[in-house]
Amino acid sequence: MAESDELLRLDNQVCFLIYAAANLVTRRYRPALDELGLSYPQYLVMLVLWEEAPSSVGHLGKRLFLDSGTLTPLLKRMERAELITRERDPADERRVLINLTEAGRALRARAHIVPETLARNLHIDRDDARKLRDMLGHVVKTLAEGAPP
Amino acid sequence: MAESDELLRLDNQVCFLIYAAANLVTRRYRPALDELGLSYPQYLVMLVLWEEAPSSVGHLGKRLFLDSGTLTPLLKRMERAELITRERDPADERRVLINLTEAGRALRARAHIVPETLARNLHIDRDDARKLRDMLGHVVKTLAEGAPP
DNA sequence: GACAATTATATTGTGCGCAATATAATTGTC
DNA sequence: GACAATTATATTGCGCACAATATAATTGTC
Repeated sequence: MAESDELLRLDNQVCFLIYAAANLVTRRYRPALDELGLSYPQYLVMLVLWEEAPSSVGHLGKRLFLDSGTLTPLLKRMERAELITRERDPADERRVLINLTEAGRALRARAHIVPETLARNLHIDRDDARKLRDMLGHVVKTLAEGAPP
Repeated sequence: MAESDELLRLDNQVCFLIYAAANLVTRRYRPALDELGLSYPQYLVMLVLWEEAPSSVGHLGKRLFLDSGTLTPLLKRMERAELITRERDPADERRVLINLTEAGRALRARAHIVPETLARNLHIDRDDARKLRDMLGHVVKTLAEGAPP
């Protein structure tokens, strides 16, 4: 019983730390992202698009674990900022393809400052960062795959 | 240059995994929390209050890494739900003391189902959970302490 | 004991995050 | 080729999260 109790406490602690870390990370990213005119979720969308453009809304959602309820208004704001374009896929009119504008592509050249400034703040060595990434990757995979019972 | 490009890859970013894990954890908690009539941040407030009531708004903010802009409306909703009370501290009228109602205290008896349902989903052994907790604790501490440059 | 500086909370406005629902296009089945 | 089921995105409504700002109480200093 002590064993299962400890596991429960651990889970609670881990989940709270994930929640707190997410808020704190977003706060830390803000100054650097402000200079690019991006929010943190918008920055994540740009990271996907710099790798894979065009992407459908659904593809962005799969990569970022977000649904259309979050992405649609976010993408419309990015469209108003002229970073991306949104157009229906002619081959499948249900889909909306997100593409980069010239300004959106150009932003990449200035984006390297973002991970750099944060890395300076995190004070974590490469080994620990890799371990943390792997453990979080496992947690994310588990949570994302697990079907709602 | 390859190194800077590497940093802009989504898959390499610990911060993205923290962000994704936080969203996924909140989603996982929701069904169990719905039965208690709580959101995840409200549940965190209750966890603090079950340990330390009354607590000032500022104390809750320090424990949860949130400010009054987030907490004030959240606490007002919890007050409307009759889980807590809010009253000015007579000894220092700037402070607002948050206390549990009878219903708020009683909710604790049903709250154990929350970490239990999540633990079944996380699939992580005790050693890894401890390691993850310690690494995240270090990240949170660093991010919370670091002064804005 | 005036009064400037500090501290604690509240307010405003913007942008997520998501459940629930709606709409339209496509696919599968007969 | 009708049409039910599925898929992709959009909409609505609510609750955070936070920067910027405001207000009121307290503390420190002279």
